[in-house]
Amino acid sequence: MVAMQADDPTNEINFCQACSVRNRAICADLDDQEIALLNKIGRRRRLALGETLLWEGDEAVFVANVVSGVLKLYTQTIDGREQILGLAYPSDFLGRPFGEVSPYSVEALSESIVCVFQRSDFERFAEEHGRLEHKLLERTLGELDRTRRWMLLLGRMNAEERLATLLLEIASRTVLATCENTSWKVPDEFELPMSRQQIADILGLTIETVSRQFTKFREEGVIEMRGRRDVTIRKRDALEMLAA
Amino acid sequence: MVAMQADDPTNEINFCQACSVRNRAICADLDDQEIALLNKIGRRRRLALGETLLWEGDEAVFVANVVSGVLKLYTQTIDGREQILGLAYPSDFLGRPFGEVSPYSVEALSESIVCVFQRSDFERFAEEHGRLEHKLLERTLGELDRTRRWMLLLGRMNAEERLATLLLEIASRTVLATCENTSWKVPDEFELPMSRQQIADILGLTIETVSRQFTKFREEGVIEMRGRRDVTIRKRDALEMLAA
DNA sequence: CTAGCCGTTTGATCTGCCTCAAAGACCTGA
DNA sequence: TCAGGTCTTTGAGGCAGATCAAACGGCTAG
Repeated sequence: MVAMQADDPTNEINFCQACSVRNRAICADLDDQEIALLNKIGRRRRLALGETLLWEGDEAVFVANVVSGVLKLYTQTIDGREQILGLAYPSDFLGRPFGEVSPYSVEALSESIVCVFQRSDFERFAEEHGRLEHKLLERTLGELDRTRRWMLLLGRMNAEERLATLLLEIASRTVLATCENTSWKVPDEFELPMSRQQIADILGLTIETVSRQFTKFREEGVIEMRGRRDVTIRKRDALEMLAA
Repeated sequence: MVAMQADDPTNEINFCQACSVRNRAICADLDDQEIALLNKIGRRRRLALGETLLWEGDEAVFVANVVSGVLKLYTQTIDGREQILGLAYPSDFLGRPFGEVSPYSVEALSESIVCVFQRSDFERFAEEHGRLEHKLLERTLGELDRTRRWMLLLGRMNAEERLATLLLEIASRTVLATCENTSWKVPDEFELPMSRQQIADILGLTIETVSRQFTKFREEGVIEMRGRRDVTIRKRDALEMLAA
């Protein structure tokens, strides 16, 4: 996907220096010396589609940065109902520092590369390097805002509004994950990184309801689809009206 | 409520020293000198029931710690549907540091006392005092966990499960807010700090559905009520079964 | 090319919660 | 004590989305 990952990226000696999310992840503010230290305690790991990185309830042994790919954070009820809590894109942070158990499971929605740290190593490093901790704080605050916005969706929106919101969210997240510089605009064409069932689990709906909403948006000319996952937004206004 | 607040608490000269949440709020790890500094940039403010502290979308000019009372964080759709995003109890932190606008509104559910800081003052202090920032990070991570758990409720639980979860949550939060030491157990008797409509706005339901669930729990002997807000849990097992 | 599988779409029916309506309970002030 | 307001409960009916069921379409292996 990215040139510098052409060879096996998990075997790079000093992978931080050439990291594609170097300027956007929580390590962004670190100087070369700090990066070198961080490089020593971390390692890269490649995840296959569907592979699980963290299990809900397990001891929280490590944390990670997403380098490439998309992952889902999710939780389940005893009887198997699933709710996706969020998506993690490149530069996003995963795991629960300063906590005993992982409050959610993490599974790769596509082949992904993550940069993994032992939680204890990471915590020690963070406490010694205020800038990293500060970045992590900012990121966590942002994630909390995003999560709370999702509560309005789950608590008060109907199916149509929910799907409209998700499509816009994925469009904007996709570009942020793809482009390094800031001279982009949100694209109207993108690929859904998940199945219909997973979309249902994000939106708190059933797969049938999600499918019907897609059909409705297609019939109304709001979106256009080539295949099951390639979406083109044709009437952004209409979606924004619904999502508001 | 607490002895040291008998006089007007907003006029104390050095209120931090005698603060009832001194050991639980994010200021817990600060030494006397740091507390004295913090004391200078903060001030106490009393909020009447129903009074608004922060408005969603407004410039985020200040942050605060809750000293006493209960407040709600909420957001609304354009057409007025409301979703409560969380409750803030004594020692909880409010506001959006390192952000431009407040992502939610905050309103007092009871008469409350908060400890308010100009956001810029607070941020400067935080950046100079890593321990405060660390405490804030831990608290934010905890709040994110709590919020995500609520997503499972909003996305996948039915009305009965939602109310059971809320009752247990309020019971456990009430005690944490009330007692200073750790020699407590979660009480089965407590007062709801909000109206039926507000419960509906927390649970993503209508007031009628909430009322019917209360009636059902009462008829089943799961809870007992004296008046509209005094709840006694009679069959904790049953509630825990539903909430799981 | 074909069979079989899996994810998706479509259809029919059901139901939990919402909506609308009205009665009842509690609270406050006169 | 009573009047009037507000909040809550109860009832009746409707509907959005769930559930159950079957057909469809794209992909892969043989």
